[in-house]
Amino acid sequence: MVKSNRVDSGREQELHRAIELLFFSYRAFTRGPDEILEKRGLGRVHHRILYFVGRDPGLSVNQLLKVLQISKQALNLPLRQLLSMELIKNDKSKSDGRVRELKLTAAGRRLETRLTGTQILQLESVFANCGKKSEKAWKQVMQQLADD
Amino acid sequence: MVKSNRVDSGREQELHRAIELLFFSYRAFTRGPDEILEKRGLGRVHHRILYFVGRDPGLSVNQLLKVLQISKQALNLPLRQLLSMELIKNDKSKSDGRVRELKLTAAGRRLETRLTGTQILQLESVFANCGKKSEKAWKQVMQQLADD
DNA sequence: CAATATAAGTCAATAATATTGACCTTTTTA
DNA sequence: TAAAAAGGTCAATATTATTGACTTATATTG
Repeated sequence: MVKSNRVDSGREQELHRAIELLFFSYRAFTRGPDEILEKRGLGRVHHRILYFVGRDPGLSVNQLLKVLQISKQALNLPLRQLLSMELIKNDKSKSDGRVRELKLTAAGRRLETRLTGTQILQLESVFANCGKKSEKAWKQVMQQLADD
Repeated sequence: MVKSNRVDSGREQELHRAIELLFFSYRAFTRGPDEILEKRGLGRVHHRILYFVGRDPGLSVNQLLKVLQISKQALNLPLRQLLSMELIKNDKSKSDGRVRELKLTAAGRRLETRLTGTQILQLESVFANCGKKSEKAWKQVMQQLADD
């Protein structure tokens, strides 16, 4: 048996390193928001709702479900909490009365900005260090990964 | 108020895109293993245990806890399950009788290879498409993110 | 118009998971 | 020998997710 046949070849090692980078960087990336959320008794789902509603104001509950890929029942509680905390509002759509248009309230926008802000800072810092070219390459890789 | 003062400047947009890339790519990256695990009634924690034990055979329970950053009680059940399914063994260390050395069994190695294999394939494909330089840049960015 | 479909919201039962805190045994080290 | 460390477990509680059923309001279609 030769080197190239070993259990963990050089290339395997590099790919394992990539797997671990994804694991550890994702954890580091969610830590900031998680800590802020915890103080308010909220979780990661709440952040995701706030984030996507903030990015796409007026989106419907169904659209949100598709983005988050969770069940209606799994969305129900956290969404109701955000509504009752008045971080989100859900007004009837004028063009289709069945649809609710989800939007951030002023307080919701403030919280969302604070949560996502920690991630923006992380990315700004890393990209500033690595340069535009690396940023672009990183995005290409991530886009392909996301496309599956 | 000028362009550069708008709510979502060009740079903000680029950073938001990066945030979403992380979210969607991480989800795509865990989907493969998750599907295989589900059929056996296992979850992501089981994969993480199998992965890190596979990468570092003989590591102790405490070391595993540090890597995973979960509580002893949160590890207890999934680890016991893996032991009773004989996917992992925990033999007494010869140098320190208090310590258990965690290792994969043959069956454990087979499952771990299958789980992680889907991720290896994803990464191989993406890196092959993007080229060595992009791979290196991606790793630099991820390493800095992970370092926090 | 009547039948059907869609969007949203809710409830109940169940299951899975995590968390806190206490407690125990074995083994090592001071 | 006393204290500390590693591992393991239990119970109580809380949170979260999942399945499935059901309701209301509105829109669409035959």
